[in-house]
Amino acid sequence: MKRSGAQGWWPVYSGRGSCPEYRRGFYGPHTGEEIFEICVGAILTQNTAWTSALAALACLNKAGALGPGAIALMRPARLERLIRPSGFYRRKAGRLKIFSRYLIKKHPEGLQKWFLRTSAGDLRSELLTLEGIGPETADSMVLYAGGKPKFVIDAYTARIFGRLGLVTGKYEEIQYAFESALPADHRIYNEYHALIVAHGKDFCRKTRPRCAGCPLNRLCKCTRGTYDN
DNA sequence: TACCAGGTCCTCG
DNA sequence: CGAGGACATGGT
Repeated sequence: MKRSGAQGWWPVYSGRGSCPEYRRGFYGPHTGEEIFEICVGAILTQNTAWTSALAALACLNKAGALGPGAIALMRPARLERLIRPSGFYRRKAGRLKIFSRYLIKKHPEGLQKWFLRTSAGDLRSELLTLEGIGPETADSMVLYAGGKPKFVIDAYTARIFGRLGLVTGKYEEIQYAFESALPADHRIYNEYHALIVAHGKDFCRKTRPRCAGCPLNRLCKCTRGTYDN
């Protein structure tokens, strides 16, 4: 996958950034505003194409609603309308409100201080207590927003490594396999996961994967032309 | 036209 | 627990 190069994942509107730039090669530390935006993006992109989540993020930004106070106070109908392009908008609006209210109530010192002084494992556990934040969303927040070493497992990861015949199991089992095999460095986890996503989109697609052009073809259990058409 | 997208929660057997 | 369904818009 060397051809893919550095990915430096997670674009940001707020804070020091002003455009949805990918800012390749920047791994934090992030400002409080950036952390909040990344957390919101993590919720908006649940089972949704990133471009759709980005459209919703742009609407929030344009409305000046990219902060916990604004989201916590906003009328549900208005919040739903703003994030509509991301899909599942009623659910996600509720989740954004829960997250924002929790921040204000439980961490008035601010996201940045909270994330900075909390370990990856403790942060994950606390985030998981919130309704609407599951393992992948929590880990995305920990890794991308907090810059802490938690390996994110998503549909691409499970599919690619399952087909390769290298890793199977439930979320935490797959995660453990990666975290045991790699240095506990958030920059490495960031790049590795970004490469997995790129590979999943380009080759290891859910249906009709492009096995013929896949660089991992020879290593893969399910190649043999099985998925080629 | 169908199918899918970097999930999560709820219900049922 | 594990499978199955609901949630919803936008892109190919």
